[in-house]
Amino acid sequence: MRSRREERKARTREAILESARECFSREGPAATSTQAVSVAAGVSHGTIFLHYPSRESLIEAVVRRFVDELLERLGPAASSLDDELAAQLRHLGEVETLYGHLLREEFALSEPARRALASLEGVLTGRVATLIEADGARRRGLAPRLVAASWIALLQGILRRSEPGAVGPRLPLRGPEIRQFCLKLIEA
Amino acid sequence: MRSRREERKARTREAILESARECFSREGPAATSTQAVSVAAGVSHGTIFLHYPSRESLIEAVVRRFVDELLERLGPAASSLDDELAAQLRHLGEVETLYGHLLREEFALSEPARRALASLEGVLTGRVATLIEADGARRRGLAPRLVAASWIALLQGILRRSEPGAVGPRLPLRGPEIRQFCLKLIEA
DNA sequence: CCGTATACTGAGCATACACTCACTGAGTTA
DNA sequence: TAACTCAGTGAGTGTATGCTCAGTATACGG
Repeated sequence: MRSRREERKARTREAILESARECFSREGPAATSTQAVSVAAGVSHGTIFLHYPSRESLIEAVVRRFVDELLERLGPAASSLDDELAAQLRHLGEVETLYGHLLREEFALSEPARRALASLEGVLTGRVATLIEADGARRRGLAPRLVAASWIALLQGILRRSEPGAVGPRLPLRGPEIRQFCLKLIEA
Repeated sequence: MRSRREERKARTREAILESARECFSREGPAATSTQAVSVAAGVSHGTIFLHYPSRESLIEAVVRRFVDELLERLGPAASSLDDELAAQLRHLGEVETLYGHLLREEFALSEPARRALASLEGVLTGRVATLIEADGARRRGLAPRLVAASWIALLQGILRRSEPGAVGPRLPLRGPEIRQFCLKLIEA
């Protein structure tokens, strides 16, 4: 059974994680101090380190949850390429600001956090490549993995440029265009 | 006429700039302290700030020179798409480590430095798009700018992953593959 | 109701760096 | 050659920030 203490502790831990996610969405991990997270979470600065041994580990926890939740929301691969691309666009569009920050600041992340992001990228690329193979793009002599890589590269490029303040092209706006482009690529 | 003092001053300034470029190639601007640059240049720490008002301005100077030199070495646009892609691969391959760091750490650069990199990207993309248009990719209904964007995105993706220590795919290795891929994209 | 365990506090410490400035000595000028 | 100029020096300063720890208040157990 869960004591009142344990419950409060769990709530605190969750508040820190959630506040960190919000801060990272707004400013990016690199520009977010542990101090700022503690204020946002309504706890003292020291409490952060009671739950997470270091700033780095907190960032890793946020990234891991981000990746896990995104993969869960995506569910199993779609059965057609069109549906899969649409699904990826929809779900990535929903986490545009945070994912954009993570992509831009990737080099400043710890190795585990980078690996988590890489695994996400791998899943997205793999799904697209598999569906392209099924659709038979080979007929045109295009390597499925390269077509898939183009898709991901274009997608990440848009996200990377989508800074909160900037007026650049956002995923919801540009999405349909690159989806059609990708579909045309594999047309015989 | 140039006095001995002016000459020495110019040489010092140049040594700092060149040493900074080397440090940035090895470790990236973000991981390079002004202290490290001064040691590499064989001058005292304070001398850096005698020639560059701030660390940021030194980084900007390196980036500006990097872009200017690269554009100069590239010369005018090639007459065929194939030649242009090959030229871009060759010249970017020569500056792979520095350009890789700059792409990865772009978000940590100042606005002027980012603009300089954006202008380089714009030139590369523009050239490819123009040549694709000339080759008539429109027949397949592919927007030239998107094909060009795919090219640049794939290229930058490889460079971004090419960390000095890592065993990842390098431009000289992967280059021919994506060049053929790009050419196949615009085949009718 | 009292002693103990522990989640939490927040002032303070350690470190890393960009940047400064009083001083030095080589180069220039009269 | 003497006075002056200025590139260069490097110890020192200010600041930001991750992290610590002695102390506090609250929940728990007997």
